[in-house]
Order: sequence, then C-alpha cells, then structure tokens
Amino acid sequence: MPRVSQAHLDARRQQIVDAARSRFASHGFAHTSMTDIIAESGLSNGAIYRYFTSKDEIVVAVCEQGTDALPRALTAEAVSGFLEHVRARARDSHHARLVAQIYAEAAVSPQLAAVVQRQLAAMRAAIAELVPDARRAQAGQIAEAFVALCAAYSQQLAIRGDVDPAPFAAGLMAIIRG
Amino acid sequence: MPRVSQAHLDARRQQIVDAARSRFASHGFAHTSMTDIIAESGLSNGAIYRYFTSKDEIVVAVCEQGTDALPRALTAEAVSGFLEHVRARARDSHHARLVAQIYAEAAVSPQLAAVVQRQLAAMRAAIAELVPDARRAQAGQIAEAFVALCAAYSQQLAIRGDVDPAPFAAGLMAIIRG
DNA sequence: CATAAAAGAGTGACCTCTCTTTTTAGGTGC
DNA sequence: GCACCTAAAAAGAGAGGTCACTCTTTTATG
Repeated sequence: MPRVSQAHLDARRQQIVDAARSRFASHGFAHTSMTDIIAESGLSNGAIYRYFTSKDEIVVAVCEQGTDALPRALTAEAVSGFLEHVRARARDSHHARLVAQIYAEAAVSPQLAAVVQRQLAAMRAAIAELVPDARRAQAGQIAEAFVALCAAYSQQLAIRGDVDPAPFAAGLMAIIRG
Repeated sequence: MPRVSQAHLDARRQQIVDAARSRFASHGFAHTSMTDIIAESGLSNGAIYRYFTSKDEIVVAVCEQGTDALPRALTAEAVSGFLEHVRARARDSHHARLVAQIYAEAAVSPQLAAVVQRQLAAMRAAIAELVPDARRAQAGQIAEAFVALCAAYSQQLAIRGDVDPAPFAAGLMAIIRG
C-alpha cells in the first residue's frame, strides 16, 4: 500500500496504542511482550515498527493518552458521580490497573515522570478553579489533597478489585470544606 | 560450609532481600535482573537460588516486608510527624518508589494482591482504633479515606520527588473531623 | 506502474535458572 | 587438642528460552 491518507496512518497508530493499553491494563507493562501487542492489534511485527521505534515509545504513547477525567463541580453529587465513573472504568477496562502501571514506571523513568507530572499539574489546576470563593485562599492546598485522594481511590480499585466509593466521597467533601 | 546456625541462614536471606529491595526501589522490578541482585548482595548465583527458588519469590519477600508505618495518634502533630517520616524515607531509600512498584505488581498478580490487601486492612484497622469516640460510628469510613490519602502522599513522592506534606496533613485532619 | 505499507521469518542479546565444582564450618576419633 | 572427614553452603560457568528488534519479501493503493 503506498501513500495512504493521514487519517489511515493515524487510525493504525491508534489501533496499536489501543491494543497495547488493553494488554498493559490486564497484564502490566513488564508482562506484556511485543508479540502480545502484535497479536492484540491484529497487525504484524513489521507494521508496528513502522509506527513506533521501540516498546518504550508505545508505553509513552499510552501514558500520554492516559489522562483521568475529573468532576465538573465540587458538589456532593458531582463528586459521587465522578467516583462512580472511575469505578465503572476500572470494572470495564481495568483502567485503574493501567494507572498503577503508569505510576510505577513513572517512578523510575524520568521521561514518563515528566509526562505524568504535567498531567497531575493540569488536574490540580482544574480542581483549584472549582474551589468555592469562600476557600479561594486554600485552593492550591485543596486541589493537591483532592487530586491525590482521587488517585488513591483508583489505586485501591486496582488492588482490591472493587471498593465502596462512599468513604472517598466523604473524604473529598471534607477536604473541600476544610 | 556445613550446618550453619539458623541465625546465619536468616541473615543471608535478609541480605538478599535487602539487596533486592534497594535495586527494586531505584530501578523497578522489571528493570532489575537477577544479575543485578546478585551483584548488589555480594553473593553468587548459586547462593541466591539456595534461598529463593525464583525472582518472583524474592519480589514476594520484599513486598511482605514492605509494610508502611502509621501515625500513633490522630492529632495534628502526630499526623504531620508521620508525613515527614514518609517523606524522609522516600528521600533516603526511595521507599515511595518501591511502594509504587509493589502496587503496580499487585494490580496484576493475585498472589501479591493478597499480601497487599492484608497489609492495607491491618492499617485501616489500626487507624480505626485511633478514631476519637465522637466519630466512632464513622471509624471505618474515616480509616478507609485516611489510609488511602497516606498512600496517595507516598505515590506523589514517588513521581514528583519531593512534595510539601502540608496539604496532605490538612486533608487528613479534615477527614478525621468529617 | 511506482511507491510505500504490511508481513513475518530470522537474529543476536539478555535473562532466568541449573548443574557441577569448590570451599568451609563443625562434628569425630584418637 | 589436633587432624581429619562429612555435609552443607557458595561459587560460577553455561544451557535453554524469550524478547525486542531487523531485514527482505510481498502486497496493495493511487
């Protein structure tokens, strides 16, 4: 196939990232071989290496797309709804497991750490924006603890399979209230 | 060497676990080879396999010894002191990085998940004991969020190198107060 | 028909684990 | 109290297998 549309190229690349993410989420980075990614993607060895020069590059691509969602408002309803969303995603696609993999790898890879730090900073900034005026002065502090506790819920889901979100919802609201 | 004291055998085994933990904390499980552990421990290939039948078994041994400390009381001072302890340990021995590795591996290994779940449950129980009488009814909920936020601080240290503990101390106290 | 994407067998490095050999601590007989 | 012997511990070379990645060939599009 020569000269194929950019959309086609993008779709192929995404196909590889999706396959890798799926495998990474169920088996972890270390226990996923290139052969696994190749099989899951339905492509060939050669095709993969046309889009990525190494396994590490695929890991980075997966991490870059791994951004978590956030609640839209800091009300009890929005926060609870958000935790349910995280919970559902953990159940359906093992997303929490994937996040645990990303954090572990970021802990020992400066390149990945940079990616994850940028994502965390963006999340904290987004949450800080939502802090009610009454607590504006502590917005930064609140956002730090809030985002961390959201990440902690994901972490617990990864290890324990399913966890009642209520204590986390209560904790998040307590953090907002101060 | 024949028939050597049990203390000697225990010390040798611990020597291997310590070497492995050190390497795991700075490079991660996946990026640590048996050769690395052998070099770090100062022992030989043959010696290692006398004490452990596989690399996985060493990982389990490290995880079993990886229990985190906890604050002794739920006062602002005790909680702040505890966070400083976690922070110092992350700085001195990359302990936070090791914990991130453990959680990631536990997310994809039922055997390790069981070990970590037991440790988490013990921590929650210990914290629940410390909850003041006024909030006894919510002790379980509080312990869940409290332990998770402590783990989250460790997680952030692993990724960001150093993080001000103040927002976490404030968050933990807010959780206790409700 | 020209060109580039996809295929997939092959390659070399590395990694875990085994097996044989060497060393040594401690018990034994004199 | 000394030499010796036994048995277990430590050493380390290497076997076997797996993995990431490459290179040539095939296929298909514009």
